[in-house]
Amino acid sequence: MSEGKYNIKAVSTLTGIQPGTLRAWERRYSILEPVRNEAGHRLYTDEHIRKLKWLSEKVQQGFTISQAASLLEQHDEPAHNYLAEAGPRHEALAEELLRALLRFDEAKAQELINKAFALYTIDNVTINILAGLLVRIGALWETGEITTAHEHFATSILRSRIGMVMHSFPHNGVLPKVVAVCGPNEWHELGLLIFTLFVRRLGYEVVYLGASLKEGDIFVVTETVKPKFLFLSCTIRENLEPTLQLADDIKKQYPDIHIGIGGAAMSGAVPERALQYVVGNTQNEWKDWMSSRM
Amino acid sequence: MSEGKYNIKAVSTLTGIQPGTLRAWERRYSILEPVRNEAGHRLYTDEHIRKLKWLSEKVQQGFTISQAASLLEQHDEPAHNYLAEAGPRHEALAEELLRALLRFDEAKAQELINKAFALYTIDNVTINILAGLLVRIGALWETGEITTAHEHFATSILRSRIGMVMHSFPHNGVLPKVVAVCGPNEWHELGLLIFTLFVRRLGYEVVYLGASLKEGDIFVVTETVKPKFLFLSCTIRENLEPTLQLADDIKKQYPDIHIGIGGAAMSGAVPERALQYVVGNTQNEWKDWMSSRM
DNA sequence: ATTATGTTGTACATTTATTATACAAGCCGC
DNA sequence: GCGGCTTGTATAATAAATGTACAACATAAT
Repeated sequence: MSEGKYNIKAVSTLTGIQPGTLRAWERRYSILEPVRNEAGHRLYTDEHIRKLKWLSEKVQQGFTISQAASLLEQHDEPAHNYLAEAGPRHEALAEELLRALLRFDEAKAQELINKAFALYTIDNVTINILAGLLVRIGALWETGEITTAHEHFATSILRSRIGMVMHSFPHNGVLPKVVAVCGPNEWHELGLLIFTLFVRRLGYEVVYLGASLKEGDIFVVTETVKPKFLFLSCTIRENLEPTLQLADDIKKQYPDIHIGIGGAAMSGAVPERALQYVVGNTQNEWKDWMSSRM
Repeated sequence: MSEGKYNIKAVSTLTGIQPGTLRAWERRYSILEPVRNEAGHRLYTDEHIRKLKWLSEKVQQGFTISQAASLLEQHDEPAHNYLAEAGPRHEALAEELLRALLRFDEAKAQELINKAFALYTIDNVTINILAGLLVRIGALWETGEITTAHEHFATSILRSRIGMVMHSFPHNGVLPKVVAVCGPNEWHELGLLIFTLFVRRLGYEVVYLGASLKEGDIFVVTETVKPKFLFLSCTIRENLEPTLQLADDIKKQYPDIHIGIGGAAMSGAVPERALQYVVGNTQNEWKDWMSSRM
């Protein structure tokens, strides 16, 4: 997995920005630093393409390039905070956040979340802290250790913050589109949400549909969106069979769509015909799965 | 958010006012003072855009600019005044937003929402545009004009943005706490959400619990939060009796809590014993209800 | 070797700002 | 109707930002 892929010509045609302009932007505003190959030629990544698309969109809207650049810098700040990666501290913070949520103290909870975003990377906070707490709260609720009230309140705040992050990633047209939806009769969206977050973070435009749809609706979506990837989530064993059936049906009608199925029901032993749909359980597996199909 | 964003060109296209005119207004009437960047260029905020929109609307109606300016200066409560009229333009925006949502075009949808926040007040956008669309989408779904997929997708985005706004209001620590929850067997949270938004806007700290809780959980919440106000939402007639029962039970155990019940089931003829809980249907009624019990 | 595509500088034209002043069209009081 | 005021727009002089072009050279591929 090499870092840079696109040369300046490719970037120019992809983004519609002249090569000279690209170099000028790089020289004048510190928003781009493509790596160089042995010959000193610029090599841009997907991340760069997205930034450029976003910038050129802002310029189209009437902003000057310098304004757009400074907007991007603000927007980006938290992401570049590599300072205190991992470490035990962020578990203490999650612990404190959980306590605040369980005593319905929203002010404190929001303060802690803000602190988390200041200290750790976006991925870390959203996936490990926020989504992690969603999982824990779900478990606490199922075992009856907390009430539905605790669960509703905490879930609302956590999901709202995750949504804020998710919807504020600059996603733009270069990369193919993705649809994420729960399998038939599936109501647990959490795993799918985390997955969606991850895929968005990579820059894909994800149409997140959440809990399961009525029979046939998924075809309307694929017809409208024309995605390259479709992800189904299946957590309960009994639902695996209809989910596979659905995947097969879609595959038949839209052979070009890459279909993946994730969730607890896909772990362990699965039927032969399910193997082609396995995406894996870790972020690295997901990443490999995506990039091997690009 | 940041201080100034829009340059004069962007403002001109957003408001339809010529750059020269913008400068003249600034020079002649002290209604605008955009900050300047290092180069001395004007940078306008969302607030400015809204003021200008309002002014230009007044001018369109026949007022002179100096009159409009003094009107603005007189009742200088920025948040509440130039929102009421709104006009037909924001319906066009809502219309366009709906279309974007129904074709799963999130990028366009988010862009339109951002534009809405620039042009109109927070209340207007959240309550009229976003919540308004939630209602319409609910209706479209119930009549079968759109699929569950459309409904899931649009609802997720709209609620996420509403949540962003709701959770970012500062709560005033001095004001008493409020709990908002749906009555027994109630699943329509939308009205409650709008109400919560309104109460938060007044500065109260609201514990929003949403759809109905398991029997008895509400007592855990009141025990923990010790709110001064408790709001129940009841939209279906059949659920009114259990809701009233619940209210009575709470009243018996916590006589100091003011309980209100809202929603469609409380409109029209209601049982005698329900009258004490009526909060009304309009924002003004809500406001009176709250302030009469402070 | 030739061609295509890079690179770094520098230079220049264009666009977009800025201020200050001027002016024509419209409205109002006398 | 006339003079004065308001108000939108136009102009000129100036400055900065920004896109693009060119020269001189380096590398890769055919």
